[in-house]
Amino acid sequence: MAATIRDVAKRAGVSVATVSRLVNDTGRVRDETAERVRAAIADLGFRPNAVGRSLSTAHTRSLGIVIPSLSNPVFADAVAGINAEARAAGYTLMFTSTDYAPEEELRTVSALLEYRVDGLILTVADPADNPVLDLLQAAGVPYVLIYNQPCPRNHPTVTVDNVAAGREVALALAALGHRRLGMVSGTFTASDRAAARRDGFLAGCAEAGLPAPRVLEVDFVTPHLDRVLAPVYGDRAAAPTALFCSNDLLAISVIGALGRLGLKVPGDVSVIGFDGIAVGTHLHPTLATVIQPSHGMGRAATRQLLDRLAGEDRPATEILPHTLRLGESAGPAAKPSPADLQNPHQPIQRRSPS
Amino acid sequence: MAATIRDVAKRAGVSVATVSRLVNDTGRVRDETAERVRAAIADLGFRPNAVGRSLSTAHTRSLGIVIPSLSNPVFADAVAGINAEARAAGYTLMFTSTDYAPEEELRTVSALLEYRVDGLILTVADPADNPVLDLLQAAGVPYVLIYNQPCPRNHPTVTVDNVAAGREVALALAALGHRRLGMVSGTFTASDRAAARRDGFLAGCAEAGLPAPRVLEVDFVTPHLDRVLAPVYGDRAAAPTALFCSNDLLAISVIGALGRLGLKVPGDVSVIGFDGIAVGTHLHPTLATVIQPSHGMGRAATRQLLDRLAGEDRPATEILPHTLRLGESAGPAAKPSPADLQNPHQPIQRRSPS
DNA sequence: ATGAAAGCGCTAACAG
DNA sequence: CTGTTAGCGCTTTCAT
Repeated sequence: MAATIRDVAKRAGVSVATVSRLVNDTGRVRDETAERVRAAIADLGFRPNAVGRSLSTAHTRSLGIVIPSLSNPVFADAVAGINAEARAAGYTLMFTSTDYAPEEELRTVSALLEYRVDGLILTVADPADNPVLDLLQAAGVPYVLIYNQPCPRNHPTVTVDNVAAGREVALALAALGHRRLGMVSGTFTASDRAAARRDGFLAGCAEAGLPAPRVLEVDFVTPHLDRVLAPVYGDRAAAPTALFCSNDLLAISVIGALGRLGLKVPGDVSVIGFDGIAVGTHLHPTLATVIQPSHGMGRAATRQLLDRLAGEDRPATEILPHTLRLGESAGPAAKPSPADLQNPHQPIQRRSPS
Repeated sequence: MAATIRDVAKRAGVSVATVSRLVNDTGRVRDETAERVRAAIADLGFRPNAVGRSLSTAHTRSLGIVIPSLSNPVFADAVAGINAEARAAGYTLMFTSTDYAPEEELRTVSALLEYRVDGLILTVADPADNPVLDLLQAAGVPYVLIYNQPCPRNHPTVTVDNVAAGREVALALAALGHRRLGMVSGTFTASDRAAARRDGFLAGCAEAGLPAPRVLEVDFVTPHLDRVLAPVYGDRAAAPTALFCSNDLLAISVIGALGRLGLKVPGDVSVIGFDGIAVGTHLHPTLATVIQPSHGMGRAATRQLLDRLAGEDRPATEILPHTLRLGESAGPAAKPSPADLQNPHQPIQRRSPS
């Protein structure tokens, strides 16, 4: 079917070695000869077979990428970044998403390993004590985690400081006068970063002298927010006036559910997400969030992996800067009601550090 | 480094052929022998090398996928669908996005061809007279287009009826009492489907007896909507009361720009998009749009490709059903102003079919 | 500057 | 049921 290097060699009247040298620009070949070979290549429409080459060189110039889902723009953006950097370096991507099913992680990584990808970039449910990572170590295939939380095992990782960010959110909300905070998060076992954000959030609350916030854990794939939020907001006086959501997609859903409950954002409840996905800025109100540089994280991870493949010693884990964006969905704690206005003691409860 | 089939054979005291047979479940192997081989495989942590296999079998069990961008959820969803279907069939995905640069299409497809993917799924800028498709035909590699518009060259395609959908949008808007329609679209040369939607839209307008709508073409990657929309809405009396956008992301941006211009959606202007991306339902107002079954399109394309690889004759192009969703962003044409209310002739101008 | 030949890991006849 | 062996397409010494 397709022309092989042998066909080209024959047609050009040279040996396959010469063709190989020309194609890969390895070793000199006389101009005149080169021309003949080039002609033969063009005539035959020869396209070097990467699998033959890979078998021979023992590397594939391909990277494996494993993420939970493409439906979350945060991952899509990271993949876009990976794609950009990989393309520039002449690498191809073998892609898989696990749909948040941890057991798929193993299957999918195994497959990628059979294809002999040169390295992998992945976001796993939990890097601590994860069989997939053991497998990778055993196989001696370089990898870098992205979005995941640095852990004792010290896997190479590109991420943001989720704990610090969570803390900042708490502090910012406190500064806005909120005293009853809450968090709604995807399953912690499916997301170590959500857990880290919660930890920071709790710490920040304590630091601001606020009571421990209510933490609502929901199935991220099919969140029944109405069912979860309704009881909480049954008692408005005790319900959180500000909600921190473990990611933007969830925050958007929460805003919707709140609306169905007759609550205004940010009038009645402030909502702040995490990720900084693009649509957030187009929402009404615009979404308050913690922006992580997803595209840049994808690029950084790729660069690190590529450098390591090139034999360079690279710092294992990179914490990229995040930025808190107080969009319109997060506002000052609800103004005292008209009745309260006659109660001069109300304002006092705003912002009581410790 | 990694154990090879030969290592396993040696350790189990059998020939490589026996190991191969066991691993691929091709041909009988005595239970006792099988057990020895299995043990050897486990001991050595043997993982069959797919590149060796591919070289030998002349197929890779991998699919190439080429799309404009992952930042648009519509493509991300399709890829998710492809991933689901491919995984079920034991295929791996080689992924690339072109970032809407037609010249990247060729580069990227060439790379995929070197890797000898068994087939490709792609969305190109324009399938009519496209060198990439010629290349694919010449190489004899099966492919299916997704989202693209069926064209005379008759490439296998999975899509929706963009023309019909565009027409329905016009009709629906007319039924809502709008008489001055407009369309804002990404570059037509970068998107044959946008062009098709426009064609249908124009036809629908004519059919409803409306004047030809103003068509605003913008660079989709960095749309300067404010600059484009401001002059148009300088003269409110002549400006469109309803805008059809070539895709949801654009519609969302348009709604934002309109807001900055002091226009309310749908009070002053109705906006309707195309794609049916998930966030649309969470917006305020919810986004009116034409829903295409992106995930399903990804699956359908994959299934078709896989079937064809299996030797089945499959109908080349599949038109999947779309559905018009009149979200809150599209409402009745602006109520007559108080002054107009005294003018009984106003209502008459609603819906005059030809 | 160029060629001959030995693999890379695996499959698939073909023999037995 | 199992083993031998000839490739698959390419790179890479090692000669020349």
